[in-house]
Amino acid sequence: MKKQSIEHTHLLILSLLAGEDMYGYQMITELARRSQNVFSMKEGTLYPVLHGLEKQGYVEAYQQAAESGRMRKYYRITRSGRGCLAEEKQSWEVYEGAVNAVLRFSAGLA
Amino acid sequence: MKKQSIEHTHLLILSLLAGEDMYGYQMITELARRSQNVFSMKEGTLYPVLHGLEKQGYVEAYQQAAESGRMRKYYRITRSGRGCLAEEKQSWEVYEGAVNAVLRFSAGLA
DNA sequence: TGACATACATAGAATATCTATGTATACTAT
DNA sequence: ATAGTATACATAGATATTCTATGTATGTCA
Repeated sequence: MKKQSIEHTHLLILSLLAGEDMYGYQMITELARRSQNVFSMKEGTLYPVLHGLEKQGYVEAYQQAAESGRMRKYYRITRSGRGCLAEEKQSWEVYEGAVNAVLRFSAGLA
Repeated sequence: MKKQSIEHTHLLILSLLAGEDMYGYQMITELARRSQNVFSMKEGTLYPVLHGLEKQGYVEAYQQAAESGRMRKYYRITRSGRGCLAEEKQSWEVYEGAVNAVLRFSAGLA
């Protein structure tokens, strides 16, 4: 009925990369795991965003072979990416606080 | 740079109306006030959403004159609107928890 | 009476995310 | 060996959401 959207995609991706370098597919599975399946980001969302982050200099890509021999494209967060993450985190907290303030207000009246 | 979007518009509007009947313009100012200016919903966002909520039967509109004599269009939340609000609230909590879980995870590693 | 805030409304642009699709590799079970 | 499935990256086009811009009209105050 209503889509469960991820509008803070940048925040989530940068947050994942702040912990360790990851490749695209891994980000999708990790995000699902860490959110207990609340988030199921699609490839069609992730890859364009990832390329955008790279163009902005927030992440850097490098190729590396898995043990299987298969090539994977890993992403690493940059210094400026960490700055962006800090900002996004802050703005998430502001947003979260604002929603909860509105909810509490009505609850208080009910 | 990046828009501070309100994607949980339904939740916020229904939440306002759960406290008291309101007219459109009032919702905008109240939302700003209660969120300490984090939210500044635009008319172009509000009115279409309001009409949609009405069509879905979640709110009902009625005309009423202000003391000034001016006509205003008030909205009242319906029974099914309260049901919708409860669902939206729940899904906001799930979403909020999931974002924070992802953030905490990375913070724990840093 | 002119400026400004209030009040409702819609069209069109911009943005974000999803669906669908394509390609290719590695693993697993028959 | 080979068919099916999971992995892995990618893009085009559709859909959804919100904003910008604009229009109309009323009430208030200097």
